[in-house]
Order: sequence, then structure tokens, then C-alpha cells
Amino acid sequence: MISKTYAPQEIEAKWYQYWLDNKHFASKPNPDKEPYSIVIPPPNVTGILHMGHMLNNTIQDVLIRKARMEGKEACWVPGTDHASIATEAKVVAMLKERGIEKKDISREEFLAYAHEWKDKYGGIILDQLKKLGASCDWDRTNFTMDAHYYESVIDVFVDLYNKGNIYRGVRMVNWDPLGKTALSDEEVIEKDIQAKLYYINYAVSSQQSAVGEETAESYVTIATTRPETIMADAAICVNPNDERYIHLHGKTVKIPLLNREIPIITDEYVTMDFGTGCLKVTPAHDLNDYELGIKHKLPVIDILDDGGFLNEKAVLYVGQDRFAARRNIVKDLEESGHLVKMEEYKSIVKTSERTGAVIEPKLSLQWFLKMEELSKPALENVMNDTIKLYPSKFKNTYRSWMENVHDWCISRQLWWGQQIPAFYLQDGTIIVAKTKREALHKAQHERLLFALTEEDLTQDPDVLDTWFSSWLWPIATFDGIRNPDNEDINYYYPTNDLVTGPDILFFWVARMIIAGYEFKGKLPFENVYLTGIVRDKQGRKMSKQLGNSPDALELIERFGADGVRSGLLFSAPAGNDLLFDEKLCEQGRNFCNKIWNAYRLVEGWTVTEQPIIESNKLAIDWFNSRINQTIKEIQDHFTKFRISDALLSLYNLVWNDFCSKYLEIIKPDFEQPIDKATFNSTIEIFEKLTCLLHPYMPFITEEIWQALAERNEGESICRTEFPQGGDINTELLASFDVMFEVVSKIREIRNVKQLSPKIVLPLAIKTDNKARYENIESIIEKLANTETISYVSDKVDGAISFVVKADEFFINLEGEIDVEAELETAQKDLEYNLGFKKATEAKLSNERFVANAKPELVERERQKLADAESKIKALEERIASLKG
RNA sequence: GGUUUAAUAGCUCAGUUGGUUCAGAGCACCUGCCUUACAAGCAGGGGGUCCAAGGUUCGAAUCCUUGUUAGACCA
Repeated sequence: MISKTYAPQEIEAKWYQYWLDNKHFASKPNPDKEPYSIVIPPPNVTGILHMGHMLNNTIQDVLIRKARMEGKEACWVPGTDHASIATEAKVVAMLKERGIEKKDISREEFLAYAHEWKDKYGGIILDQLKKLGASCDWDRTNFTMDAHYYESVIDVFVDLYNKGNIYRGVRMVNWDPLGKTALSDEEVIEKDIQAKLYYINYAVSSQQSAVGEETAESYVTIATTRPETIMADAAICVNPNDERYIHLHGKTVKIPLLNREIPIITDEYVTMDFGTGCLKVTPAHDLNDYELGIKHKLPVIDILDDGGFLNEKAVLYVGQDRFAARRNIVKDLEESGHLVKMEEYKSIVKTSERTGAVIEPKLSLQWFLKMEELSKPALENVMNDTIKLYPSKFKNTYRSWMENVHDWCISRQLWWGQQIPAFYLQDGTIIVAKTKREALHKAQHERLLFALTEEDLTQDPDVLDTWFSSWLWPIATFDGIRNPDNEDINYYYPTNDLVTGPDILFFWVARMIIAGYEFKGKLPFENVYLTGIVRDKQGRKMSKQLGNSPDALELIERFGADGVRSGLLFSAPAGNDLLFDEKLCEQGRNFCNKIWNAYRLVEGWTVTEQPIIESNKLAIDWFNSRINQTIKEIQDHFTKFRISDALLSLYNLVWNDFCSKYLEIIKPDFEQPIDKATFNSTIEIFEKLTCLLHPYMPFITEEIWQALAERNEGESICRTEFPQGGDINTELLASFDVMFEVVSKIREIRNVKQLSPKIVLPLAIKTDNKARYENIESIIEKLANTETISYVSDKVDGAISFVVKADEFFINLEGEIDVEAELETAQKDLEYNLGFKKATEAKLSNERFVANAKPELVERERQKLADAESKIKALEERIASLKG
């Protein structure tokens, strides 16, 4: 006896291993088949599976499994990303536990520890994806620090440098004082905070202010949120049009506490109505001030060290953290009478995405990639739909970003990553080459410095931004950088679909497109499906701090992988955030259970050679039409990436049409056998349904598919053909709709009258078209539990009745009838139909409607009018007889 | 502040080229059933001024304008 409820835990591991053992996910170039490839968005090697991954990878798995069943050579490339900052932080933490400080060990030693960490703890997430059912080709697993990948990244750097796209320069960058590295703009998160605006007096230098007027203003007041940077001030700036300060033009002021003299300059950049209209200019610690400084040739005084502590240039508070220094200077300014007032001020603060530290704008020497020219094909080909974004609303966002693209700061002051292949000679000359040896060779031959040895070359200590390796993902995973003509890259590239979150549209997607055109001359993928962000049911982002993120593996444990997968997809329209509720997984699990029990029913039948009855034949035809109709629907949904809608169509087909209708129609009485023809057709139908469902629910469909018939060793549903649609008998579908409406009406009466389902009801039909019911009357009898249907030419007095189409149905309950209630429902029905008739007549008598609307539409309206008229006639007679 | 997307049932969302009385689905809710595949179930039911106001049209949830509100991205 098989279990009453579906028990996923027992079968999921079994089938996953079976798939692996039989290499069903493996793929290699096959010229006889159409390729279909997806590269996984590589999760951080430090990552563990969360809700976002589950959604994202389920969608990819659905796409890849469907393509595989459609006979394409489906290849899903998995892998992980080395995630410089995140991994380096983990390694530093591991070392700390062992009592080792990063600063005490060499780069080589550190990297050895990092690899050790990666081998031990990295890539857990890939095993977790297996639990979800992901059908990746695991033999193709890539890691962005694999030797071949590393080499590809270096090749690309050298190539871009030689083309003149990479340069080194001093720029104001986002500095993370905790991670001690530069960050790209995209790695910075802005947070709203409540800050304070400090008003500080700077003394106007006396010799200039002494123009005779003793009471003349001897101070200017500036407003700043960062009082600790006054030691780095290079000037005070006012708007030249600001009449309040005209008398100050050309004078100097003294920095409080420090008494260093700085000039007062004028520039229209200053907003007159913000603060006091006086701006302190601190070129080293603010981007705008920096630009102002360049314009006015001001000195740059950098008073902070890499860790955010004040250095000797500050003179005061040396060695203090920037925030401690702020507190102290505020106190000292207050005591010395320089602090005029403090105001509450709503502001934003930039923080590091990885370490959370407050970002310091800092001048430093970094490597940059020029983006303007490179990004042109990437913009053009998204705008002209060569590469399609789903949903397309992201095209706008994409465009505005690509039109305002900045040069990309690609160097990071870390050790874990691809070390920049730039080598410096003692005089500072830069040689960019793949290896030290090549650099030496280049120096010797191009610069004729034959006396040089490798010892004279020092490699740049920085590594490349992680995104500078992941932007090559669709190419480098097929080794298409080093071996541009290899079989894999020629076959699988460009890949077909990319599935990822909109939050990395620019970080990653845009850059892959750029790389695709730059290094392959072609798009990297045709479609980009952008999933929503998984939020909790209150709409908050899932986060560790809030503790609102469910444990992904625990969910799988509780609801089964198929339950979680379908649950996630039930409410995941493309591009919309998904408000996750465990209820969704419950619904998914219930769906599995429903399918399971349908199987249990079929599995328990005994088969006889008796001939098929007419109504079963009809039901089989009807259901096949419904399947074909649904296949058409889901294929249409898939072309538009409406994965969620496709699943809902299937859900509806399986639950409402297959279980509630089809099986109920053909189900033999308790312990009675079923005829062979019906049984075989039902098995066939069930197989089709499992195939249609397989991309969504791989495990349960495999389990049932294997049980429905004898299978060969190693055979799997994941390699069977995806069902093709066929003919749709619309007449049959319509006649079944009428039948189900009749059944529903009878059941409603049963409900209202509180009659047990066991009571067999008498049913009479008054119709001009008896043929309409000839084939389906036995089904009505079965589903509604009625006696043999009788046909009447007159009303049945004292019976409850209802009207479907133009036909009237009677259930004679012998005096059970409540005339008042019957009258009321009939009256209501009549009113509705009269209203409908009136509206339709108005439409049809409108000449402009008849003239302008499509002819079939007008015809349809006429038909509806005729139907309504006959229904009205029946209802009027009914009412008359009730009033009797 | 700039750009942009949205607003439809209690909740989450469909509604494709303006055209079926078009106002839909799932969940939730209410009523009755432990009927022999399934109570993780069955049968039935109630529920919306399609954000507001104008406009275009024979016809508007759908197109246009303005406003309100919310989100996203950028500054």
C-alpha cells in the first residue's frame, strides 16, 4: 500500500543520484542538435543558498529542462565567483582564530590559506543547488580563480591595456577604511541618516579686515557636516553674486584652532541659500571640493590614512579615528568659541556594501577602464532588441545608466584575486605583460634595456575587481578567451537566456554585454530574464538582521524540493518582487500531494477486457483537447518568459480538469474494474501531464513516470520528448462547458436545499435540441448523482428549475419547493438578462458600431442577443408558472 | 532634486492590438460534507466606483492630459 501523502524526502535523493549516474545533465557539442545554453550567475564562493538563489535557479532549471526535453542540446554551466572582499574577510577571520594576523604573513602564505579555505568551505552552495534539483552539467563547473579562468582575465587586461583602454590615474575614489580598498560606485550603498550641520566661525585675517571699521565683521561662518576635516581646508568659497560677502573677496581667513591662513575664493558652484552661503573647500576629502580645487589650483591636504585615522598632516588629533576626532574637535571648537550652532540635518552617508564601513572619498592611484567607446555596442544592441530584457521596463534604466557611464575603477587593494599584470621598473616605468618574464622581455627589447633582470621588476600589488573577472563569464567558462576557436565556444556561444536579479543589471549584465561585443564581436546571450527580489510578506527585503529569511534547506526538507520550486513560481511574475510567504510552499506541497493521489487512484485500478463506454470515449477526447489547448497556452507563455503563468495553466489543468473532472467521469464504482481502452488512454494522459510538469517538479514527475509503465534501465523523464500540441475540438469543449454548468447548478441546489450528496435526484430537461445532451447525459447523471434524465415538453409543476442556454432543467422534489425563493432567483436572472439584452441592442442599433467594429464581433453580438432572448422567454414562462 | 515604473477583490497579481456582461485567477473568507485517490481533501458561495478628475472614441481597466500616492534607479 503506498502512502496517502506524498513523501518527497524518500525519493528526491534517489532520483538526483540516478540522473547523475546516467549523465543526463551532461552536454557536449552535437552538430545534429540545436544548442541551448545558460550560464549560472555564479554565486559567491562564500555563499549559502538563500531565497533569491532558489527562485533564480529554479527558473533556470525550468528553462533548461524544458529545452532538454524539446530535443535541444541543453547545457547549464555552474560555478562560483571568487568574491575578493567577502572571501578575503572570511580568510582573515579564519587566520585570526588561529592567532595569525594578515599583516604578519606574506602574500604567498595568505593566498595559500585562502585556497585552503576555499577547498574546505567554498562552494557549499553548489551542493545545495543539487538539493533543489538543479540540472547543471557539473563537469563544467567553473571558478573565477581557476587557472584557465585566471589566465583569461589577465589576457583581457593586457589586451585592453594594449588597445589603450586601460589607464592608471589619480582619482577620487570611494575608499573603504575597514577593507582598506577602493570600491566602485556600484559597491557603495547610500543610507539616509540624521546628521548634524555645524556652523563654525573662521576669523578673517586682521591686517586685511582693518580697513578702518572697528566693528567690521571679523568672522565668516561656514556650515559643514564634517568639522574634523577643517585641518584639510584649502580655501573658503562664496558665490561671486552673493552680496553679503562681496567685501570678503580676495581676503584670507584663519582656520580655527590651527590658525593656518587660507584664501577666500569665489565660484558660482556655491549655493547661496544652503547653510550660510560660505563653503569650506577641502579638496582631499570631497569629490566636488576636489574638482573645485583643481579649477582654482588649490593644494590637496590629505589628513587621513588608509584606515580612516588622522595623520601628521592634520597637525591636531593625530592618530585619532575620524569619528573620535569629530567629537573632540566639536568640543574644542565650542570651548574656543568658534562653534556658533548645530543644526539637525537629514543627509545621506555612503557605506561599503561588503564591510558596512562609512566610505571616505579619497584620492588614490588606481587603474581604470575607459567605458565610453566600449559601452556603445552594448547600449545599441539592447535598445534595438538584439538582446531582449524581460520585463522590458528595464530598458529605460539600462539606457540611462549606459548613457552616463563612468570609467570603471578596476583595481582593489586586496590579495585574493587576479593580480594586476603591471610591472614597474625602478624609474617608475610601467610594463604591462602577461607574466614577469614577458614583461622583462618587453622591457629589454622595446626599451633596449638588456641589462635588466627579473629582480628589477616589481609587480603591482593590487588585484582586479571581482566583476572584472565575472564580466567574462559567458565566454571564459567555455575557454573562449584563451582559445577563441574551440569547439565549445563555437557551439554554445552566444548563450540563450540569462536569469538574474535587476540589482546587478549594471554590475554584471551590462558588463557581460560589453565584454561579449568586445571580445567575441557578438552578444553574450539573447534574452535576459530579470527576476524580482524575494521579500517577506510585509514587503521587507530578506536580511540577516531582520531574521526574516527562512532557511532554504529547511524549506526543502519540510515541503519537498518540488513543493518549494512550484511555490516560489506561483507568485513570481517577471520583474516583480516576490512577497514570500510559507503558504506558497504549502500550496506547492499540496499540489504534489494532489498529483500523488491521482496516481494512487489510477494505480489501484484493475483492468478488464470489457468494451469502452461512450461517455468515457468522449471524456478522453475532451481531455485531450484540453491538454492541447493548455500546451498552446504554455508555449505562448514561454515565448514571453511568463514562467509563472505557464505553471498556473498547468496547475489549473491538472487539478480542476484532470482530477476534479476527468477522473471523476471515468472513475469506476468502488472495487469495480475499468475497461482497458480507458485505462490505457488514462495512463497516456497521465504520462503527458508528468512530462508537462517535469520542468517545474522534476522529482515527483520522475517517480510517477517511472511507475506508470515499464522503463528501460537508465531511462528518465528528463530525456523524453516534451508533449507537442494537437487538434483542439472547440465544439466538444463548449459542450462540456455546458455540461459542467448544468452539474454545478444541480450541486448548488443540493447545497442550498441541504440535501446529502448520497440522495439521487430526479432531473428533467425541456429542450428543443435533445441531441445536445445525448452523449453527455450519462456524465451529468454520474457527476450530479441524478436518476436517468427524462425529457419533457412542458414545465414540471412544483419543481425547482434553472435555465442553461435556452434549456430549462427541473428537479422535482415533491413539495420541497419554496415558491418565494424560486421566484426571487428567477426574477434576478431575468433582470440580468434584460439588462444584457438592452445593452446589446443598443450596441447593435448604433450604426457606427456596426460600421466600425470587426464583422465577427458584430456577428458574435447578434448571437448573444438571440441567446439572451430565448433565455428571457424561458424565464418569463417560468415566472408565470410559479405565480400560477 | 532628476529619471522611471506602477496603482484592479481582504492579500499577491493577470487582464496581450481599445471590443464577449470584462471586471478575472490564486490565496484568504463564509456554508455544508471525514463520500472508498486525496481534510495537504470535496461541493457550493460572497466579495471590486479598475487611485482621482478631465479628454479622445460608436465603445476605455486598457489610449492622452493633469493631479495624488507608492516603489526603483541616479544625484
